[in-house]
Amino acid sequence: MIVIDFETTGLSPAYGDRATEIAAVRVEDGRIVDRYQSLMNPQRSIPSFITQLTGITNAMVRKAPPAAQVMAEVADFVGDQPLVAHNASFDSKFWDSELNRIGRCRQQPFVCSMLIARRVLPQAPSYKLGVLVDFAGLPRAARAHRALADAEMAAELICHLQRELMQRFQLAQVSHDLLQAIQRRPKSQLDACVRRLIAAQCAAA
DNA sequence: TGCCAGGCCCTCTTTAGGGCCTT
Repeated sequence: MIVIDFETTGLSPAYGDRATEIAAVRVEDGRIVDRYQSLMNPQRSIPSFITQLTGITNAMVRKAPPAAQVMAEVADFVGDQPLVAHNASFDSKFWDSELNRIGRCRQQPFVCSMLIARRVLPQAPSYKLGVLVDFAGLPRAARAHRALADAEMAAELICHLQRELMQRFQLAQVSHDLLQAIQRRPKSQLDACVRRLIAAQCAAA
């Protein structure tokens, strides 16, 4: 699976916001095995408070490759692998919007590491990416709010959540399909839901 | 330049409201 993270000019592509940076990390067997990262030219200005948050300036993206070129490259890097993002409702909007601009569309589903964390780590003090990484004792990336650092932290988090589920339910692996199936189930039904899904998979095998 | 969203989830709820999370 591939974990992605966007930096953008704002919160909503429907209101004209564009991506300024994307990172994608490939995860296999619980570890990061490959990375893609690039700034991109959004063809609009970045608000100052976004620059304060991310460190990405108008001068940086002015020199960056066009969004169309970057999105074509990252879409090829991702291929048909299933996707993960932290608060995926945000990244999926920009992924779909930027892909549509180059005449491509997403085929695969997203899993949201925030929704999974809410179910697997109900005792966490908050579900911000950095807080969850600290709470789980995972390595903290050097520069938060840059795409590659955040994608790597989200990748470490989803691997941790998979390990937690493997341990809790004595599983050899936790697939993207299983994560997708449980991410919107009520917390109170998590145990019963996972056991039912595992039984169904065993019966089908 | 600064504004813009929207789905999830809890509760003093369900004929609703508001905080969280992403940039």
